[in-house]
Amino acid sequence: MGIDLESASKSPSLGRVTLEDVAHLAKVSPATVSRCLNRPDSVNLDKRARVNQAIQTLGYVPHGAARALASKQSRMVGAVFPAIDNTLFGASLDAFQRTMADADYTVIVASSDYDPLREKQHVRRMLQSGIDALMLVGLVRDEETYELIGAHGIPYVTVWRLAGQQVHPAVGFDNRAAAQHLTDYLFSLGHERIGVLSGILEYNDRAQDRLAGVRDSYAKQGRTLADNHLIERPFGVEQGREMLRLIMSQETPPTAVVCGAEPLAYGAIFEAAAHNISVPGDLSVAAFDDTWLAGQISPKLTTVRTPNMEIGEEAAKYLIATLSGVQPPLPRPLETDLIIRESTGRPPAG
Amino acid sequence: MGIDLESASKSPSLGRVTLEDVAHLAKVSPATVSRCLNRPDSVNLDKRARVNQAIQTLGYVPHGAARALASKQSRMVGAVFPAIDNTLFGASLDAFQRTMADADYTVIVASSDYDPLREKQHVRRMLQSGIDALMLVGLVRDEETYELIGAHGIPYVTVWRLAGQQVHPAVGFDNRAAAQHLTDYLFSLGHERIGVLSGILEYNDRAQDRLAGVRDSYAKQGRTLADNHLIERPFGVEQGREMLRLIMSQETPPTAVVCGAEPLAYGAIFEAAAHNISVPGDLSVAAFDDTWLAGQISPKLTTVRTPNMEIGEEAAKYLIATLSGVQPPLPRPLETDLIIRESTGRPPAG
DNA sequence: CTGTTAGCGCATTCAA
DNA sequence: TTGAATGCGCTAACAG
Repeated sequence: MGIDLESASKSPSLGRVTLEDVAHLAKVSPATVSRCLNRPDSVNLDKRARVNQAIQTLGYVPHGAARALASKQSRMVGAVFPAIDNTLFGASLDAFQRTMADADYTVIVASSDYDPLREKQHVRRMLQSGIDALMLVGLVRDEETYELIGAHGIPYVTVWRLAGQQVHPAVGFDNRAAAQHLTDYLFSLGHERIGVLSGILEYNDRAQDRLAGVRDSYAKQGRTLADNHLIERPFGVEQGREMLRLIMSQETPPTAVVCGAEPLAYGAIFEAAAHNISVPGDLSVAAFDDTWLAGQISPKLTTVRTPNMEIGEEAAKYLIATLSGVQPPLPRPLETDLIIRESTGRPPAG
Repeated sequence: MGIDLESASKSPSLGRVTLEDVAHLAKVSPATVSRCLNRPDSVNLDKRARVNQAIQTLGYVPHGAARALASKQSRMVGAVFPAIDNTLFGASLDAFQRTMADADYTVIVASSDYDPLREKQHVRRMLQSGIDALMLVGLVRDEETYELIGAHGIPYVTVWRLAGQQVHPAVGFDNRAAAQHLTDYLFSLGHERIGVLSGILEYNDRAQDRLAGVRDSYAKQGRTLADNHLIERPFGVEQGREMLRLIMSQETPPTAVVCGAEPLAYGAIFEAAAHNISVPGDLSVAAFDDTWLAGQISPKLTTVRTPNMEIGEEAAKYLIATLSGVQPPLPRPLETDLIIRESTGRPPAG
């Protein structure tokens, strides 16, 4: 082309600064500049210096898309959560993003609203954007979503539960065991009727697992969970209040409730207070998550601490390792802790 | 090259399915396939049908990077928040992401931890990833960050406050006026000593504005905020508790406190309860945000509702409009509402 | 309305 | 170690 119409001192100033501009200024070939960017050690020291100098003065910024096209790597990863406007997934997203940023990955995020179809849409869009890897919550989803991911051949992790029989790599904890443990504790306190205030179970395998755990515990006692002691509503304080009203108006109300998530428990506690139901005097309340509020409200909430941040971080680490070629061992189950505080106690004497 | 070594029925199956594969199968030119994707109306109906059919059977997914390289548009936008693990910014991020997804944009997110340097890093990385537009919180930042954005010539919005004298487009509300209004209300109740429990002010112009608003209100009364009635700590319940202890141990403690954010107020309320300080009997507590908890705890919190979701949504709309060529009018200030509940009242008689 | 021709900016062969 | 050539997959003129 135009053999340096502009004398190699400055770029045409129309359009962005390209690698080629840098090459001109540094008086090396484009290939060398590329090497400086990707494998600096493979370049002569003073050339490298000249290139870096040129990059500096030109304010050169590599063009991600061009890079991705040529190298087949975008250094972008995706993450789809059921929701991102709450502390629970927020903590995970935050940790995920941090860990990825430290490894020089950029993260694309979206929320599915617990809807498999929306999730699929987001996955499709992300795949199209060229993500190198993907994080999803739970195992249950539209089968086509897995197919899409498979067709692109990118690594992925599922989080927030264990892999079970499945073949999908999973970073998470045993919701079922945790729920059983919590319920066992309630039985050990002397409760006989333990209700469940659950989130919507459909498409939410974590919630399903937790319910199963409660049932396991019931089974150990040779009992079964009464149908009218299980209520299901979307996560939210208001719903927690509503569910408490419903469950306490049964002919034989429970003396304890296990809540599928903390907002539900707060709702239950607030509503109980409004009805002069003493917690834990008349009713024990327990939940999952241990978010910032659990240890602050009164009564302080007995809850299962779930490793929210760890999940985000470990999931990111797993993907980073996979992307860098080392096949990491399958992630090991994360720990949960039953944190006993003030909202649970012995059942009322009657 | 190789003139259909494979008879146009199936792609080589090595490597991904490309637009060209689709073109072969549909017996049209690549350009036509491209048109089907981008401006379907400009293509003959039955050709379009053939192409869509081919896309379907081949499972073709466009290659974002290639597309971005050729069209100079990535359909990705960036958003950097000070934090993403809380309800406040989570709600904004959620709305932003939703609105963007509806317009077929993908969003890259990162959190800066209220650190301008981290923010700059994230912006740099995002720019490199090829974002078409960018959302940032507040106006105060490393000058170089603005330069970077300027050099790339992409549109951006700042959120969570007004533009002020600045030239940067802003979607937000008037923190200062809102804080003044809130403080005015407290004065109108008869308070004379109103303390401030603020977040860290450095690099946080929203917090600075709120403090300025409180000072404005003081000025209207011909008074000034006492130095020992202003405390500054990171956002958090624990910090709220600590600040309450500090401020109430002054020789002349305030009879009301304005908290820069809700977690601080919760901390203050919890700690007050622990010290048998009645709210609002002995001390009025007010704050900003009106998150889900404000109307639920007891006493219910008097707070300024801030338009968190609206901000995310409006910011997204503004960027979408700009990207689609129409120069939208500068966003108008969003409304805040003072929501008077139970945590504020007349000062104690003494 | 459709096909042909050129790149977009970079990484990566391959020779040297 | 370095440079020259080639193509990643797609869109955007340009002709027809």
